Amino acid sequence: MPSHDPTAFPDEVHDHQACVTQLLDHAEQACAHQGARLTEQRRNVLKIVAGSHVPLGAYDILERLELPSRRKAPITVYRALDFLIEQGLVHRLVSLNAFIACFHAGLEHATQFLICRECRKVAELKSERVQEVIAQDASKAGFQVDHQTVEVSGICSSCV
Amino acid sequence: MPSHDPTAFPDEVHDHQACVTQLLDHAEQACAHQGARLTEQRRNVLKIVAGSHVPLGAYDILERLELPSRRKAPITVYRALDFLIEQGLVHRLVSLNAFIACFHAGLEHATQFLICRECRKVAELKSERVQEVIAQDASKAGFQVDHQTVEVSGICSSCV
DNA sequence: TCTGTTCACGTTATACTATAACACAAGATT
DNA sequence: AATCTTGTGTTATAGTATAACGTGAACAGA
Repeated sequence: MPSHDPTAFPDEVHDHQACVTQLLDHAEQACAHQGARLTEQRRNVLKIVAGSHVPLGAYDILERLELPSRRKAPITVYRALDFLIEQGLVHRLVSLNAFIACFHAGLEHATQFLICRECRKVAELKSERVQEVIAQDASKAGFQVDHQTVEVSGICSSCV
Repeated sequence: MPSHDPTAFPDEVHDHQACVTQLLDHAEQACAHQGARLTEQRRNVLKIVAGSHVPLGAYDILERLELPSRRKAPITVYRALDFLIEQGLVHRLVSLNAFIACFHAGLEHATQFLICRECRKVAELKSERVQEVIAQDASKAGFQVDHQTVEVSGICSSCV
């Protein structure tokens, strides 16, 4: 997995292509291990999402998916995204209607997203403490937590 | 403000009409106090949103806004919602693309939403602890929090 | 009171996000 | 090979949200 600290925002300069390659390799293995088929199309979508430092909308992905000719239908992208999300390789940001690759796939983790309003980059804050406190306080209200959506906007250290 | 415990899910039986009336009264005063104009249209949208125990989409609100004749344009609803959200009278749930009235408007509060996947009702968990833990852990990652979106789905005490 | 400005709303059009339904082909299973 | 499941293409449509422009009402200051 990538060499930069995964909880922090990526360095201005780092070999992102290497990150992408690593991620793709990991995805390949993880899918093989799970008996899931990482097809050409799915791989391409993952590559596009992983290649971007900022979350991409489905139609952004669609645009990058091919030469200006031969435009595919949006559902193609959504289908690939569904698969990738199921495999834990991509996350959906509901507050942005956008998608971002997960650079810590495989490690089961609580996830909260930190979204910089300046540079638009997103980091994953994998705080078990946040997850637990939410579950605890919800529980006090008699609520059993199934899934947490935590998306925090603000300003990252590079943009202060 | 309403008589039921605001952090819990509403009772099966409670005089919701009274809640709505109280909310409307409060809104009236709060807007007057702020020099904000709670027009007929905005009041109607608020009444509709407040009258529902489950979050409503903008187009749901639009449908209820008037007699089957004379359909207004969606932007009418969105404009009213923008105003109401700005006044803290309504919240938007990004994970549902839907809107819900705030029954504790006026009290400045951290808000996390508990969304029951069974009955679809939503409660506000006003946990300062959650807010603080998120801010703290984000801060450790060098991130200054501006706004938190916390939407938790699961099952409420009535639906267990 | 007049006048200029801001604000709320109507109207039309359009952008953006996501899924349904059905056909066919590729791969896996027997 | 026959069958079954899964992935993809294709077309159409549903669902969510905003842009742009015009009009009239409300308000502020001269």
